[in-house]
Amino acid sequence: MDRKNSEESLDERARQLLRVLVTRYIRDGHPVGSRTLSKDSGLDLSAATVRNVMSDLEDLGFIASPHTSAGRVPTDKGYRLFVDTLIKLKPPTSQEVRQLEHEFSRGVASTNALVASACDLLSAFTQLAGVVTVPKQEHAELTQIEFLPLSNDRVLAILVLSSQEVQNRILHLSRSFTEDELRKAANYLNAQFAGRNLADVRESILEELKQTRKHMNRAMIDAIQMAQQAMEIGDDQRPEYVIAGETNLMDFAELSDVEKLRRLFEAFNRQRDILHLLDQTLKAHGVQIIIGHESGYQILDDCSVVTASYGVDDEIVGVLGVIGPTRMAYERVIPIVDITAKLLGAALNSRS
Amino acid sequence: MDRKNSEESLDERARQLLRVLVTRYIRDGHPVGSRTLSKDSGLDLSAATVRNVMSDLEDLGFIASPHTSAGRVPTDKGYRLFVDTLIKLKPPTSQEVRQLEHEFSRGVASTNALVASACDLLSAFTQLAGVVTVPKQEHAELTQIEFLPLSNDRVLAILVLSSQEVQNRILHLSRSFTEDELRKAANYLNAQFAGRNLADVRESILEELKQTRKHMNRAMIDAIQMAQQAMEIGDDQRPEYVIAGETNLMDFAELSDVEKLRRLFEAFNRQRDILHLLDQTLKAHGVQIIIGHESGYQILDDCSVVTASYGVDDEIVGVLGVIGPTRMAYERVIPIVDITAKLLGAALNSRS
DNA sequence: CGTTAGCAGTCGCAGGCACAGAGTGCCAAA
DNA sequence: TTTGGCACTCTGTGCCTGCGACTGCTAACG
Repeated sequence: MDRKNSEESLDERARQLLRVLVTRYIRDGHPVGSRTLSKDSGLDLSAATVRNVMSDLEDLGFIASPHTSAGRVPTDKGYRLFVDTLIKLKPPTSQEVRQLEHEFSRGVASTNALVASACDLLSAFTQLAGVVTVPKQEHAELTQIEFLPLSNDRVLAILVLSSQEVQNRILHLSRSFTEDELRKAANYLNAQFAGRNLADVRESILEELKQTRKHMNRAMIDAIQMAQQAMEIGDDQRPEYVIAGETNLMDFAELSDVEKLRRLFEAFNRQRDILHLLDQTLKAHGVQIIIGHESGYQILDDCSVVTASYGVDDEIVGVLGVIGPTRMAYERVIPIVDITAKLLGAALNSRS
Repeated sequence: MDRKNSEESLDERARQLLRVLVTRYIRDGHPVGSRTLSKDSGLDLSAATVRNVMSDLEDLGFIASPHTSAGRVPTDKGYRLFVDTLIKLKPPTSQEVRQLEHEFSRGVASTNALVASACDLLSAFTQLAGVVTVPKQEHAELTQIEFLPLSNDRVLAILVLSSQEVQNRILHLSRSFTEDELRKAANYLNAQFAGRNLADVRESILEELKQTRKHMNRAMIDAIQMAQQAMEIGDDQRPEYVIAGETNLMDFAELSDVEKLRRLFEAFNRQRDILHLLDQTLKAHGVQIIIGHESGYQILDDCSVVTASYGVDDEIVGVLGVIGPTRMAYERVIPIVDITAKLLGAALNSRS
């Protein structure tokens, strides 16, 4: 009695049975019963014995029965144990790997294009919804900054980043500047900041703004003030992640309830919750898995999220992954997410 | 016999009954029978008489019965007659109008922001899916063009448009240019083209490219060639329309079939079909209605699309509207689409 | 003591049936 | 031409039943 029931550690036999149960349930979606398990486990046990073990597993909260006369299904806790210690990953076939690599290998593309295609690939290969956060530019280097006079007090600021990215923003200034003044300001800023990353630049600018009055001339002050305005560039309005293949989720029985589906899709559009969730996995290296209620969001109760962070030069800049029903083919999905993250990182890297 | 059955023209009584039938069916979604109609028509006819008229209407294809012992529902043809000649529009309350105007009145916003907010409003006010095509820039004026040297043969081209819009693109040139050369090219192009609309500019450039060799110097040719590359700016990758409130469609019984829903959402993502449909309504002034199969797209068989074009300065630049089930509240939706189009046009106008 | 066979009991699900409700079509009378 | 009446059709619902798939328990077995 004190040997295994009260211990969290299961003996090998129980683990094997749980493994088979989860695998089978993932494969065909029906609750699985003791007879099936007895035949399929490879353990040569009678159904009755299996029943005893299943009863233990149920007591420990790894499996549950939807109703008296159905088989058992894994609980979130069961899935957790499964993905942590029982799963046997199925690496993608070399055929698939080639295909993935091919998609990433066609020439230098814009960041957005790369992100979008990673997202499409995730959804296509897993038949789930793919999500990719668009890279934070904080770590991109500022290659060049320029100002263009528009009219009166309006000036167009242009930031060229190392990541093939160009951002522009219209500044409203306190007075009008000549073309020459603007060019000087740009030159000054380029000399100061070109080649440093955005977070750095932002910080330096704030710094300089403080001690500004002392040792700087009028032109420098103007330049710094322009730069300060330009740096606030609207990361706000552009989407923070892209999502693809949401429609794949409509096929799953556990989500066929239209009301549930609706709330899920609304969450996708709202962005906020999903983003918050993705951000939580940002720090960690390797593949992260969030199962059912672990997310803390009720909408995702029947869903799992598999993510991996990606980056350039050891610097994590974003996270990608898939969202699908808790009953998903983890052993296939995990390697795909993993490799996609690596390929996206490499693709981004190869251009800077 | 030859008086009305064979004629397409219905007498006033039949028209009234059809009007009431459609209205009621739209309101509560049940097939409506002769008894109900007899009581609700305001015509003081017996159910039996109504039955005769309904039989005629069915023969003419305006209504149909789902099965023997259900009431009748409007066919697409019935809806068509309804919206064309029977409908009594319900203009939005002044409260609603104020609210709409308010949303559009807060300061100068970017084109994209205006389009997005129009889309949100459409979906919020109608409880359907709102769509807005992003304005074609063909008719926007080119305010300014500039070139920025990046590295070697790469040059950043910047187009400032009258519509508060800035586009940029990286050009790959055959040789490297000095800053001074680039400035001269920009000056030349600005002198030539600033203030003219994009379509115009594009045409002129092609023109000049043809007769180039004769009377132009080297610098001019370079400038024109750069401009030509810059003008191909990627309208391709940005979305051609925005859509909001798709999730509203999930509530409708006629679309509750998940498979149908899925195909509809996929069409939204694919953009192509929907865009093609919207483009067809672009030329026409006023509100356009496409009912069920009229669209020609099977996915939209149970849907209607209500659109109106919007523009600046009498020039149509886009179209907006809603997509919803054929059984939608046309009398409310039509005025809302109409007024939203006008407000969006006005908002775009007020900034140029 | 763990394992096994057997058995009773529970529950969901599909099929069959009858019934009520709604609506039509037709006919004969006003 | 309109109307009331009547027979008929069809669907949706509730109810019952039998079947199948499990489980849990108990007693026997090695």
